[in-house]
Amino acid sequence: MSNVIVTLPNGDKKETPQGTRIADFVKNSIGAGLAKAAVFAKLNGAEVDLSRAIDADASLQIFTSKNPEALEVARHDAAHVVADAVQQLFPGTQVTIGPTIEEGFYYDFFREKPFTPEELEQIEKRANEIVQKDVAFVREEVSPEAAVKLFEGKGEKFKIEIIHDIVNKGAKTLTLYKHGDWVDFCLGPHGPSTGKIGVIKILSSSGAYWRGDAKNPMLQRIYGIAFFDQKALDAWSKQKEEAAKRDHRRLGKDLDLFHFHPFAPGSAFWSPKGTALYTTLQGFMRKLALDSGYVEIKTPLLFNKGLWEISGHWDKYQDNMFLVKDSESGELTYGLKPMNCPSHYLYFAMKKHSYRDLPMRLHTQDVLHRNEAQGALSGLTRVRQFAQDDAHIFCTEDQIGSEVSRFVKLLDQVYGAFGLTYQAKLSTRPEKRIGSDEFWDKAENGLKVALESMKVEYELKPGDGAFYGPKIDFDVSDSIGRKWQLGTVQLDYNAAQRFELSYIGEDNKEHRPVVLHRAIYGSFERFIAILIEHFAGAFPTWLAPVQAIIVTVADRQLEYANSLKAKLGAEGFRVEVDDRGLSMQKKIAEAQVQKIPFTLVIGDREVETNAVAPRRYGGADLKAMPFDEFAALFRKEANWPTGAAPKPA
RNA sequence: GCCGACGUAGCUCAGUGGUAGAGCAACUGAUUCGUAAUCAGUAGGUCCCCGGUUCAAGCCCGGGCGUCGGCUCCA
Repeated sequence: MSNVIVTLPNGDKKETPQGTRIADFVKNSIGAGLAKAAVFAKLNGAEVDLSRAIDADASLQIFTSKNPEALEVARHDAAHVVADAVQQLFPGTQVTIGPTIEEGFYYDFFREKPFTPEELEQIEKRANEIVQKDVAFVREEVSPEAAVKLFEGKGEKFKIEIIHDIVNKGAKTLTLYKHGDWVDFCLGPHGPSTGKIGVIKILSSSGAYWRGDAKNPMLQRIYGIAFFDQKALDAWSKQKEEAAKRDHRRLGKDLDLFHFHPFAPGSAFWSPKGTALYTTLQGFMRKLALDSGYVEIKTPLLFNKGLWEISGHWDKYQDNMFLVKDSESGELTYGLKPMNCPSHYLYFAMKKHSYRDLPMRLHTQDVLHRNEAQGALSGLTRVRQFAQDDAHIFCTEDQIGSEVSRFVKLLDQVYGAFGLTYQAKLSTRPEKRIGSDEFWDKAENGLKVALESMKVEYELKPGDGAFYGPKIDFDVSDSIGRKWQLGTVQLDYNAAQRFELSYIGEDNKEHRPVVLHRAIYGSFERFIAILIEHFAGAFPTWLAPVQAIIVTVADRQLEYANSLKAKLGAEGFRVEVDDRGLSMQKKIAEAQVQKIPFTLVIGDREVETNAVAPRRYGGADLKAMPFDEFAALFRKEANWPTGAAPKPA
């Protein structure tokens, strides 16, 4: 048998007999240490098991528990182990699919009864026993017929359905993975044995429709996660706890920002503090938008269905709309607006426009209602009543590029003010679309140039645009690394036709404007939820509902304290005096719990010298200083990042 | 909407069929204090709602409402 040449990532070339298994090659030609740590490999870039033979000259890359890719493989291994455990404990349960997901894995089972928490504990225990036994994973290639026969024998109807689907797509051979007696039909790759997994934790269970379709049977999904060792699991659990402490629903209560009532599910009550936050964000956005050439308008909340028929909402979106009865006819004649776009189109069409009016940038922060499914509601992130920092830009095709640039600049400024970083995704023309290629060229190019001129890195998503135009979505990363899709700018070639919008061009003829939909916060509600979690409730001074609280050592300093409050209050700052009959220490403690940026301690010394003794949230004790000195320092942080004084909406 | 878990004082939570509890918050009184929690006392609940089982229900059963975790990131 001849030798083949294996090229390693560092460029080294090694010879080995043709047909050598990767595991053996690593052990003999590289080192026993790596062989022991290896989880899977890439052979010529394709993910494979270590048991795979090297049949020809190839490049080889070994992945160990140090590589994130290996952890994903181990979690896929864990999904198999969990399925094995379930079928051991609950014979008759059918398996379906068990992929890895962003955080862990799941496995869907078909079974009449949902898993109880006790059963999940048993499953976790059994799964970890299988890990301890360190059973080897064995890969096998079989014909579709053999695979069907195998799973028919086991009564695995869902597996057979999957096999048929795959065969219909042209697959000739299928792969099976066995560990011990348990076998699953699976692409792989898998690690060498169950022992590599380390530790499996079952997280939760829930119902999930087969193939995500409510018409299909309901499956029982088990979520889990796996790590190479207990230490990594503990670290992950701890991180989870930390994230839970930031939960905006938790902090919303603790900091008294907002509340919900069963009579208004999905619609928040905002406390004075929450309202301060809300209106600050509104005012900030308003200021920046106006500075960027927008005009603000308000439009009706309630519209006759005639509008929704034109916009298409009556056909396509009615289930998500709140309809209102006309008390005279008894008919559901009206609908609460779920979006601002149609009313902006109506507004645009109310006057005849010249090309000189363009671009026209309409900004609106009106309240919107969407009837979200009961089970979809969640804190402030998924609500039925909310407001967007919405705007529509009406422009000519030639203005697309400069308008998108202007928007990206604004967006950059806004996210920067909150210390949020972002990534852009550009979605281009799909196969089914309207509009000429010329339009799409101009539109996509406008988006691209805008991103490039702003030096924004972006991911290209070819074919992912809407049928009526391309778009850019912006994912922001918060302080603990989570990603949220927030901003968007979407070109719309369709709206102007539907609503017969036009302007008179230089040529004295009618033209259709292009519409850009765009938002930066997305919705105020969801954005506030994200900010609460991003800052863990400790808002920067300019945003904080209470920016400074004054604590006196004794009641005799209250008069002076109130005079300071009045001075700062007159400048638009949110300052309070804690005049309750509590000890100074207690008041300071509470100010910390409430995460108020500045606590100003006032004793006889400060009164005598017209000073304050400020303390920052977190405990940094600034030395006593003249009030004017403090005020200058405070203004810098308490003013909006634009430098403007805080004059909320 | 569907599956599951949960719903007890303003908040966080104990309470597995036999007289509804704690801590914090609130209120009253005393204390006026120099940078993270002064002391004592008082009050506070239709145990989410409706119905059922039982001598007896916060607890068991059924229905409703709400909250939470999920409901195609490809074998």
